[in-house]
Amino acid sequence: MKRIADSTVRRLSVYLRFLEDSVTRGVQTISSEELARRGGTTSAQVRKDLSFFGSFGKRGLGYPAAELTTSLRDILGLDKEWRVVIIGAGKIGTALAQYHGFRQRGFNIIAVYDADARKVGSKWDDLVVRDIRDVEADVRAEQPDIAVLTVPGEEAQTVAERLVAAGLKAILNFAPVQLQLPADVTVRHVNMAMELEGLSYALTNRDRNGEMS
Amino acid sequence: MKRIADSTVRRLSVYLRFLEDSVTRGVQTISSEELARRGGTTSAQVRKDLSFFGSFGKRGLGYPAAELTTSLRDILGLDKEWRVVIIGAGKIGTALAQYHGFRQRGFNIIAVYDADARKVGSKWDDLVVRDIRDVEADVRAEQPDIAVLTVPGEEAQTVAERLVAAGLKAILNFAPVQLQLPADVTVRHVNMAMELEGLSYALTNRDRNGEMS
DNA sequence: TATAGTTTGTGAAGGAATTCACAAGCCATG
DNA sequence: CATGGCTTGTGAATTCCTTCACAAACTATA
Repeated sequence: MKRIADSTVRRLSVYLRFLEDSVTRGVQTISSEELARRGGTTSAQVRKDLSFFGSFGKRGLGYPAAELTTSLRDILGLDKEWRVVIIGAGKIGTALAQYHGFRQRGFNIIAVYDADARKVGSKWDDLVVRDIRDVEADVRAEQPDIAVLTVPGEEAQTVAERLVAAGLKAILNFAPVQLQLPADVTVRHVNMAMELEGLSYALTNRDRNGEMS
Repeated sequence: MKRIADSTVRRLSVYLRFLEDSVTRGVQTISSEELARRGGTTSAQVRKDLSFFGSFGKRGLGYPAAELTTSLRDILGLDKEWRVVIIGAGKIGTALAQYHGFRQRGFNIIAVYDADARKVGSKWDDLVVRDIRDVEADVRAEQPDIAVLTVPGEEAQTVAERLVAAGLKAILNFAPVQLQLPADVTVRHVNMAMELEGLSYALTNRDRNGEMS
Protein backbone atom coordinates (compact mmCIF):
# COMPACT_ATOMS: atom_id res chain seq x y z
CA MET A 1 0.00 0.00 0.00
CA LYS A 2 1.12 3.53 -0.79
CA ARG A 3 2.41 5.94 1.81
CA ILE A 4 -0.50 8.01 3.10
CA ALA A 5 0.10 11.74 3.33
CA ASP A 6 -0.02 13.40 6.69
CA SER A 7 -2.62 15.83 5.41
CA THR A 8 -4.88 12.94 4.50
CA VAL A 9 -4.68 11.46 8.00
CA ARG A 10 -5.51 14.85 9.50
CA ARG A 11 -8.58 15.11 7.33
CA LEU A 12 -9.74 11.62 8.24
CA SER A 13 -9.71 12.80 11.81
CA VAL A 14 -11.91 15.74 10.90
CA TYR A 15 -14.32 13.57 8.93
CA LEU A 16 -14.53 11.17 11.85
CA ARG A 17 -15.46 13.90 14.31
CA PHE A 18 -18.32 15.06 12.13
CA LEU A 19 -19.43 11.52 11.36
CA GLU A 20 -19.69 10.65 15.05
CA ASP A 21 -21.85 13.72 15.46
CA SER A 22 -24.06 12.74 12.56
CA VAL A 23 -24.51 9.20 13.82
CA THR A 24 -25.69 10.40 17.21
CA ARG A 25 -28.12 12.69 15.41
CA GLY A 26 -29.52 9.64 13.63
CA VAL A 27 -28.15 10.35 10.17
CA GLN A 28 -28.08 7.22 7.97
CA THR A 29 -26.15 8.35 4.95
CA ILE A 30 -23.65 11.11 4.11
CA SER A 31 -22.38 12.33 0.76
CA SER A 32 -18.82 13.36 0.04
CA GLU A 33 -20.25 16.81 -0.62
CA GLU A 34 -21.65 17.09 2.90
CA LEU A 35 -18.48 15.70 4.45
CA ALA A 36 -16.45 18.20 2.44
CA ARG A 37 -18.54 21.17 3.44
CA ARG A 38 -18.18 20.36 7.13
CA GLY A 39 -14.56 19.42 6.80
CA GLY A 40 -13.52 22.55 4.94
CA THR A 41 -12.43 20.78 1.80
CA THR A 42 -13.81 19.53 -1.53
CA SER A 43 -15.87 16.47 -2.32
CA ALA A 44 -13.20 15.18 -4.68
CA GLN A 45 -10.69 15.41 -1.86
CA VAL A 46 -12.96 13.45 0.47
CA ARG A 47 -13.46 10.70 -2.07
CA LYS A 48 -9.74 10.54 -2.85
CA ASP A 49 -8.86 10.39 0.86
CA LEU A 50 -11.24 7.52 1.48
CA SER A 51 -10.27 5.70 -1.70
CA PHE A 52 -6.77 5.09 -0.33
CA PHE A 53 -8.29 2.71 2.19
CA GLY A 54 -11.08 1.07 0.24
CA SER A 55 -14.49 1.63 -1.21
CA PHE A 56 -16.98 2.67 1.45
CA GLY A 57 -19.80 4.38 -0.43
CA LYS A 58 -22.67 3.53 -2.73
CA ARG A 59 -22.89 5.43 -6.02
CA GLY A 60 -25.96 7.58 -6.19
CA LEU A 61 -26.41 7.39 -2.43
CA GLY A 62 -23.36 8.35 -0.43
CA TYR A 63 -21.63 6.77 2.55
CA PRO A 64 -23.40 4.83 5.32
CA ALA A 65 -22.60 7.00 8.34
CA ALA A 66 -22.28 4.32 11.00
CA GLU A 67 -20.21 1.95 8.90
CA LEU A 68 -17.88 4.69 7.72
CA THR A 69 -17.40 5.82 11.32
CA THR A 70 -16.32 2.33 12.30
CA SER A 71 -14.01 2.05 9.31
CA LEU A 72 -12.32 5.36 10.06
CA ARG A 73 -11.86 4.41 13.69
CA ASP A 74 -10.19 1.19 12.56
CA ILE A 75 -7.99 2.97 10.05
CA LEU A 76 -6.84 5.49 12.65
CA GLY A 77 -6.17 2.77 15.21
CA LEU A 78 -8.84 4.00 17.59
CA ASP A 79 -10.29 0.55 18.12
CA LYS A 80 -7.82 0.04 20.94
CA GLU A 81 -6.85 1.85 24.13
CA TRP A 82 -3.63 3.85 24.09
CA ARG A 83 -1.52 4.37 27.19
CA VAL A 84 -0.43 7.99 27.56
CA VAL A 85 1.99 9.69 29.93
CA ILE A 86 2.15 13.44 30.44
CA ILE A 87 5.57 14.92 31.11
CA GLY A 88 5.40 18.28 32.85
CA ALA A 89 2.78 19.24 35.43
CA GLY A 90 2.70 22.93 34.58
CA LYS A 91 -0.30 24.92 33.41
CA ILE A 92 -0.87 23.04 30.20
CA GLY A 93 0.06 19.62 31.51
CA THR A 94 -2.42 20.11 34.33
CA ALA A 95 -5.17 21.22 31.99
CA LEU A 96 -4.60 18.20 29.76
CA ALA A 97 -4.42 15.74 32.65
CA GLN A 98 -7.78 16.90 33.90
CA TYR A 99 -9.40 16.91 30.50
CA HIS A 100 -11.67 13.88 30.35
CA GLY A 101 -12.11 13.99 26.60
CA PHE A 102 -8.90 12.03 26.16
CA ARG A 103 -10.04 9.08 28.20
CA GLN A 104 -13.35 9.03 26.38
CA ARG A 105 -11.59 8.80 23.05
CA GLY A 106 -9.42 5.88 24.11
CA PHE A 107 -6.36 7.81 25.22
CA ASN A 108 -5.74 6.70 28.77
CA ILE A 109 -3.53 8.90 30.88
CA ILE A 110 -1.65 6.52 33.12
CA ALA A 111 0.87 8.90 34.70
CA VAL A 112 2.02 12.49 35.06
CA TYR A 113 5.64 13.49 35.75
CA ASP A 114 7.37 16.62 36.94
CA ALA A 115 10.83 17.68 38.07
CA ASP A 116 9.60 20.04 40.78
CA ALA A 117 9.76 18.35 44.20
CA ARG A 118 6.87 20.51 45.41
CA LYS A 119 4.58 19.09 42.76
CA VAL A 120 5.66 15.46 43.07
CA GLY A 121 3.17 13.53 45.17
CA SER A 122 0.23 15.87 44.64
CA LYS A 123 -2.94 14.35 43.27
CA TRP A 124 -5.47 15.10 40.54
CA ASP A 125 -8.38 12.78 40.17
CA ASP A 126 -6.82 9.36 40.49
CA LEU A 127 -3.38 10.45 39.34
CA VAL A 128 -0.37 11.18 41.53
CA VAL A 129 2.40 13.35 40.09
CA ARG A 130 5.53 11.24 39.83
CA ASP A 131 9.17 12.26 39.92
CA ILE A 132 10.69 12.71 36.48
CA ARG A 133 13.75 10.82 37.69
CA ASP A 134 11.70 7.62 37.61
CA VAL A 135 10.46 8.10 34.07
CA GLU A 136 12.89 5.77 32.29
CA ALA A 137 12.27 2.90 34.70
CA ASP A 138 8.51 3.45 34.56
CA VAL A 139 8.41 3.62 30.78
CA ARG A 140 10.31 0.37 30.55
CA ALA A 141 8.00 -1.24 33.08
CA GLU A 142 4.65 0.15 32.04
CA GLN A 143 5.23 0.52 28.30
CA PRO A 144 3.13 3.57 27.56
CA ASP A 145 2.48 4.19 23.86
CA ILE A 146 2.47 7.97 23.74
CA ALA A 147 4.13 10.77 25.70
CA VAL A 148 2.71 14.28 25.86
CA LEU A 149 5.55 16.72 26.44
CA THR A 150 4.63 19.91 28.27
CA VAL A 151 8.01 20.86 29.69
CA PRO A 152 9.85 24.16 29.13
CA GLY A 153 11.54 24.51 25.75
CA GLU A 154 15.05 24.25 27.19
CA GLU A 155 14.36 20.80 28.60
CA ALA A 156 12.25 19.33 25.82
CA GLN A 157 15.04 17.85 23.71
CA THR A 158 16.78 16.18 26.66
CA VAL A 159 13.59 14.76 28.12
CA ALA A 160 12.50 13.52 24.71
CA GLU A 161 15.78 11.69 24.27
CA ARG A 162 15.36 10.00 27.64
CA LEU A 163 11.87 8.86 26.68
CA VAL A 164 13.07 7.50 23.37
CA ALA A 165 15.98 5.71 25.00
CA ALA A 166 13.46 4.02 27.28
CA GLY A 167 11.54 2.78 24.26
CA LEU A 168 8.83 5.35 23.54
CA LYS A 169 7.86 5.67 19.89
CA ALA A 170 5.32 8.52 19.77
CA ILE A 171 5.49 12.02 21.21
CA LEU A 172 3.08 14.93 21.21
CA ASN A 173 5.27 17.94 21.81
CA PHE A 174 3.92 21.21 23.21
CA ALA A 175 7.32 22.80 23.69
CA PRO A 176 8.20 25.43 21.09
CA VAL A 177 11.25 23.60 19.79
CA GLN A 178 11.70 21.23 16.88
CA LEU A 179 12.73 17.90 18.39
CA GLN A 180 15.60 16.02 16.75
CA LEU A 181 14.83 12.33 17.15
CA PRO A 182 15.40 9.04 15.31
CA ALA A 183 13.20 8.55 12.27
CA ASP A 184 11.30 5.66 13.80
CA VAL A 185 9.87 7.93 16.50
CA THR A 186 6.72 9.79 15.43
CA VAL A 187 6.48 13.34 16.66
CA ARG A 188 3.61 15.77 16.37
CA HIS A 189 4.02 19.38 17.34
CA VAL A 190 1.47 21.69 18.92
CA ASN A 191 3.02 25.12 18.83
CA MET A 192 0.80 27.96 19.94
CA ALA A 193 3.44 30.60 19.33
CA MET A 194 3.74 29.40 15.76
CA GLU A 195 0.00 29.52 15.19
CA LEU A 196 -0.28 33.01 16.63
CA GLU A 197 2.60 34.13 14.46
CA GLY A 198 0.80 32.66 11.48
CA LEU A 199 -2.19 34.84 12.33
CA SER A 200 0.08 37.83 12.80
CA TYR A 201 1.56 37.22 9.37
CA ALA A 202 -1.87 36.89 7.78
CA LEU A 203 -3.13 40.09 9.40
CA THR A 204 -0.01 41.96 8.38
CA ASN A 205 -0.06 40.76 4.79
CA ARG A 206 -3.84 40.60 4.36
CA ASP A 207 -3.64 42.53 1.08
CA ARG A 208 -0.79 40.56 -0.38
CA ASN A 209 -2.28 37.11 0.01
CA GLY A 210 -5.63 35.57 -0.65
CA GLU A 211 -7.62 33.85 2.07
CA MET A 212 -6.31 30.90 4.00
CA SER A 213 -8.12 28.02 5.65
CA MET B 1 4.63 39.45 -4.68
CA LYS B 2 3.77 35.78 -4.88
CA ARG B 3 1.43 34.07 -2.45
CA ILE B 4 3.52 32.60 0.36
CA ALA B 5 2.73 29.02 1.34
CA ASP B 6 1.45 28.30 4.79
CA SER B 7 4.23 25.80 5.30
CA THR B 8 6.78 28.51 4.60
CA VAL B 9 5.32 30.84 7.22
CA ARG B 10 5.35 28.02 9.78
CA ARG B 11 9.01 27.38 9.10
CA LEU B 12 9.88 31.07 9.42
CA SER B 13 8.41 30.85 12.88
CA VAL B 14 10.66 27.94 13.72
CA TYR B 15 13.73 29.67 12.32
CA LEU B 16 12.92 32.76 14.34
CA ARG B 17 12.69 30.83 17.59
CA PHE B 18 16.11 29.33 17.06
CA LEU B 19 17.61 32.60 15.88
CA GLU B 20 16.47 34.43 19.00
CA ASP B 21 18.16 31.72 21.01
CA SER B 22 21.34 32.05 19.03
CA VAL B 23 21.42 35.81 19.38
CA THR B 24 21.15 35.63 23.15
CA ARG B 25 23.99 33.10 23.10
CA GLY B 26 26.07 35.66 21.24
CA VAL B 27 26.14 33.98 17.84
CA GLN B 28 27.08 36.42 15.04
CA THR B 29 26.41 34.43 11.94
CA ILE B 30 24.32 31.40 10.98
CA SER B 31 24.39 29.26 7.86
CA SER B 32 21.35 27.85 6.13
CA GLU B 33 22.76 24.45 7.01
CA GLU B 34 22.66 25.19 10.76
CA LEU B 35 19.21 26.71 10.52
CA ALA B 36 18.02 23.65 8.63
CA ARG B 37 19.43 21.19 11.13
CA ARG B 38 17.67 22.88 14.02
CA GLY B 39 14.50 23.46 12.07
CA GLY B 40 14.14 19.91 10.87
CA THR B 41 14.46 20.72 7.19
CA THR B 42 17.08 21.16 4.45
CA SER B 43 19.41 24.04 3.74
CA ALA B 44 17.90 24.52 0.28
CA GLN B 45 14.49 24.86 1.88
CA VAL B 46 15.76 27.49 4.28
CA ARG B 47 17.32 29.53 1.51
CA LYS B 48 14.21 29.24 -0.64
CA ASP B 49 11.97 30.28 2.25
CA LEU B 50 14.04 33.36 2.94
CA SER B 51 14.46 34.23 -0.72
CA PHE B 52 10.73 34.94 -1.02
CA PHE B 53 11.27 37.98 1.16
CA GLY B 54 14.63 39.23 0.07
CA SER B 55 18.31 38.55 0.27
CA PHE B 56 19.55 38.41 3.83
CA GLY B 57 22.79 36.47 3.73
CA LYS B 58 26.35 36.89 2.56
CA ARG B 59 27.72 34.26 0.22
CA GLY B 60 30.55 32.35 1.79
CA LEU B 61 29.54 33.51 5.26
CA GLY B 62 25.93 32.87 6.12
CA TYR B 63 23.23 35.06 7.67
CA PRO B 64 23.88 37.75 10.28
CA ALA B 65 21.89 36.39 13.23
CA ALA B 66 20.68 39.65 14.75
CA GLU B 67 19.68 41.25 11.44
CA LEU B 68 17.87 38.15 10.25
CA THR B 69 16.01 37.96 13.55
CA THR B 70 14.79 41.50 13.06
CA SER B 71 13.84 40.85 9.46
CA LEU B 72 11.85 37.75 10.35
CA ARG B 73 10.05 39.58 13.12
CA ASP B 74 9.09 42.27 10.63
CA ILE B 75 7.96 39.77 8.03
CA LEU B 76 5.79 37.95 10.56
CA GLY B 77 4.32 41.21 11.80
CA LEU B 78 5.81 40.85 15.27
CA ASP B 79 7.13 44.39 15.34
CA LYS B 80 3.78 45.51 16.74
CA GLU B 81 1.58 44.55 19.69
CA TRP B 82 -1.47 42.43 18.97
CA ARG B 83 -4.61 42.64 21.04
CA VAL B 84 -5.94 39.20 21.93
CA VAL B 85 -9.20 38.08 23.57
CA ILE B 86 -9.72 34.60 24.98
CA ILE B 87 -13.21 33.18 24.66
CA GLY B 88 -13.91 30.43 27.18
CA ALA B 89 -12.53 30.34 30.71
CA GLY B 90 -12.33 26.58 31.00
CA LYS B 91 -9.22 24.53 31.65
CA ILE B 92 -7.37 25.49 28.54
CA GLY B 93 -8.55 29.09 28.42
CA THR B 94 -7.36 29.52 31.98
CA ALA B 95 -3.98 27.97 31.26
CA LEU B 96 -3.51 30.24 28.25
CA ALA B 97 -4.64 33.38 30.05
CA GLN B 98 -2.09 32.80 32.77
CA TYR B 99 0.70 31.96 30.40
CA HIS B 100 3.00 34.94 30.29
CA GLY B 101 4.84 33.84 27.18
CA PHE B 102 2.16 35.45 25.03
CA ARG B 103 2.58 38.87 26.48
CA GLN B 104 6.34 38.63 26.12
CA ARG B 105 6.00 37.84 22.44
CA GLY B 106 3.76 40.82 21.75
CA PHE B 107 0.40 39.10 22.08
CA ASN B 108 -1.46 41.09 24.68
CA ILE B 109 -4.41 39.42 26.30
CA ILE B 110 -6.89 42.20 26.91
CA ALA B 111 -9.95 40.21 27.97
CA VAL B 112 -11.34 36.78 28.85
CA TYR B 113 -14.98 35.80 28.34
CA ASP B 114 -17.21 33.01 29.59
CA ALA B 115 -20.89 32.10 29.54
CA ASP B 116 -20.90 30.63 33.04
CA ALA B 117 -22.27 33.18 35.54
CA ARG B 118 -20.20 31.63 38.31
CA LYS B 119 -17.00 32.39 36.46
CA VAL B 120 -17.90 35.89 35.32
CA GLY B 121 -16.30 38.46 37.59
CA SER B 122 -13.52 36.24 38.89
CA LYS B 123 -9.98 37.51 38.46
CA TRP B 124 -6.66 36.20 37.25
CA ASP B 125 -3.72 38.51 37.41
CA ASP B 126 -5.09 41.79 36.16
CA LEU B 127 -7.90 40.24 34.12
CA VAL B 128 -11.54 39.94 35.11
CA VAL B 129 -13.66 37.30 33.37
CA ARG B 130 -16.34 39.07 31.37
CA ASP B 131 -19.77 37.91 30.32
CA ILE B 132 -19.88 36.43 26.82
CA ARG B 133 -23.06 38.41 26.20
CA ASP B 134 -20.97 41.56 26.04
CA VAL B 135 -18.51 40.24 23.54
CA GLU B 136 -19.94 41.85 20.39
CA ALA B 137 -20.13 45.29 21.95
CA ASP B 138 -16.66 44.94 23.44
CA VAL B 139 -15.12 43.76 20.19
CA ARG B 140 -16.61 46.71 18.37
CA ALA B 141 -15.37 49.11 21.04
CA GLU B 142 -11.94 47.66 21.79
CA GLN B 143 -11.07 46.28 18.37
CA PRO B 144 -8.99 43.25 19.35
CA ASP B 145 -7.02 41.69 16.52
CA ILE B 146 -7.15 38.03 17.44
CA ALA B 147 -9.58 35.77 19.30
CA VAL B 148 -8.52 32.53 20.94
CA LEU B 149 -11.49 30.17 21.03
CA THR B 150 -11.51 27.66 23.88
CA VAL B 151 -15.22 26.94 24.11
CA PRO B 152 -16.88 23.50 23.81
CA GLY B 153 -17.18 22.16 20.27
CA GLU B 154 -20.94 22.60 20.13
CA GLU B 155 -20.65 26.34 20.69
CA ALA B 156 -17.56 27.10 18.65
CA GLN B 157 -19.26 27.81 15.31
CA THR B 158 -21.90 30.11 16.79
CA VAL B 159 -19.45 32.05 18.91
CA ALA B 160 -17.06 32.38 15.99
CA GLU B 161 -19.83 33.84 13.83
CA ARG B 162 -20.64 36.39 16.51
CA LEU B 163 -17.00 37.43 16.69
CA VAL B 164 -16.76 37.77 12.93
CA ALA B 165 -19.97 39.76 12.76
CA ALA B 166 -18.43 42.15 15.27
CA GLY B 167 -15.44 42.62 13.02
CA LEU B 168 -12.81 40.12 14.11
CA LYS B 169 -10.51 38.89 11.35
CA ALA B 170 -8.28 36.25 12.99
CA ILE B 171 -9.17 33.28 15.16
CA LEU B 172 -7.10 30.63 16.87
CA ASN B 173 -9.52 27.77 17.39
CA PHE B 174 -8.97 25.09 20.04
CA ALA B 175 -12.39 23.49 19.61
CA PRO B 176 -12.34 20.20 17.70
CA VAL B 177 -14.55 21.43 14.87
CA GLN B 178 -13.72 22.92 11.49
CA LEU B 179 -15.06 26.47 11.53
CA GLN B 180 -17.00 27.66 8.48
CA LEU B 181 -16.24 31.36 8.09
CA PRO B 182 -15.88 33.97 5.35
CA ALA B 183 -12.67 33.75 3.36
CA ASP B 184 -11.35 37.05 4.67
CA VAL B 185 -11.18 35.66 8.20
CA THR B 186 -7.97 33.79 8.97
CA VAL B 187 -8.40 30.71 11.12
CA ARG B 188 -5.77 28.46 12.63
CA HIS B 189 -6.73 25.24 14.32
CA VAL B 190 -5.11 23.60 17.32
CA ASN B 191 -6.71 20.21 17.58
CA MET B 192 -5.24 17.89 20.16
CA ALA B 193 -7.60 15.05 19.34
CA MET B 194 -6.44 15.22 15.73
CA GLU B 195 -2.78 15.15 16.72
CA LEU B 196 -3.29 12.20 19.04
CA GLU B 197 -5.17 10.38 16.32
CA GLY B 198 -2.29 11.09 13.98
CA LEU B 199 0.01 9.38 16.46
CA SER B 200 -2.44 6.53 16.81
CA TYR B 201 -2.45 6.09 13.05
CA ALA B 202 1.33 6.16 12.90
CA LEU B 203 1.69 3.59 15.68
CA THR B 204 -0.92 1.36 14.08
CA ASN B 205 0.59 1.53 10.61
CA ARG B 206 4.21 1.74 11.66
CA ASP B 207 5.19 -1.02 9.25
CA ARG B 208 3.29 0.37 6.29
CA ASN B 209 4.73 3.85 6.28
CA GLY B 210 8.15 5.34 6.60
CA GLU B 211 9.07 7.86 9.26
CA MET B 212 7.29 11.14 9.66
CA SER B 213 8.50 14.48 10.97
C1' DT C 1 46.48 39.99 -6.33
C1' DA C 2 45.63 35.21 -7.01
C1' DT C 3 43.85 31.00 -5.17
C1' DA C 4 41.27 27.85 -2.26
C1' DG C 5 37.39 27.15 0.42
C1' DT C 6 32.68 28.48 1.72
C1' DT C 7 27.89 29.49 1.35
C1' DT C 8 24.16 32.08 -0.76
C1' DG C 9 20.45 32.79 -4.22
C1' DT C 10 17.81 30.81 -7.75
C1' DG C 11 16.28 28.75 -12.22
C1' DA C 12 15.10 24.18 -13.50
C1' DA C 13 13.78 19.52 -12.42
C1' DG C 14 11.33 16.49 -9.80
C1' DG C 15 7.85 14.91 -6.70
C1' DA C 16 3.58 15.31 -4.10
C1' DA C 17 -0.97 16.73 -3.33
C1' DT C 18 -5.20 18.57 -5.17
C1' DT C 19 -8.63 19.22 -8.58
C1' DC C 20 -10.93 17.88 -12.85
C1' DA C 21 -13.92 15.26 -15.31
C1' DC C 22 -16.36 11.36 -16.44
C1' DA C 23 -17.64 6.39 -16.73
C1' DA C 24 -19.81 3.20 -13.67
C1' DG C 25 -23.35 2.12 -10.61
C1' DC C 26 -27.33 2.83 -7.61
C1' DC C 27 -32.23 4.42 -6.45
C1' DA C 28 -36.84 5.96 -7.49
C1' DT C 29 -40.58 6.47 -10.38
C1' DG C 30 -43.92 5.33 -13.72
C1' DC D 1 -37.71 -2.66 -16.94
C1' DA D 2 -36.39 1.72 -18.93
C1' DT D 3 -35.37 6.41 -17.87
C1' DG D 4 -33.69 10.36 -15.18
C1' DG D 5 -31.23 12.06 -11.49
C1' DC D 6 -27.50 11.43 -8.22
C1' DT D 7 -23.10 10.22 -6.31
C1' DT D 8 -19.04 7.37 -6.08
C1' DG D 9 -14.36 5.97 -7.50
C1' DT D 10 -10.43 7.09 -10.16
C1' DG D 11 -7.12 8.00 -14.03
C1' DA D 12 -5.38 12.29 -16.00
C1' DA D 13 -4.34 17.07 -15.65
C1' DT D 14 -2.90 20.61 -12.91
C1' DT D 15 -1.11 23.13 -9.31
C1' DC D 16 1.84 23.50 -5.55
C1' DC D 17 6.00 22.51 -2.94
C1' DT D 18 10.60 20.68 -2.40
C1' DT D 19 15.03 19.37 -3.91
C1' DC D 20 18.87 19.75 -7.13
C1' DA D 21 22.71 21.82 -8.84
C1' DC D 22 25.55 25.46 -9.95
C1' DA D 23 27.07 30.32 -10.95
C1' DA D 24 27.99 34.25 -8.21
C1' DA D 25 30.02 36.31 -4.36
C1' DC D 26 32.36 36.54 -0.15
C1' DT D 27 36.57 35.55 3.28
C1' DA D 28 41.02 34.14 4.36
C1' DT D 29 45.55 33.22 3.33
C1' DA D 30 49.80 33.75 1.13
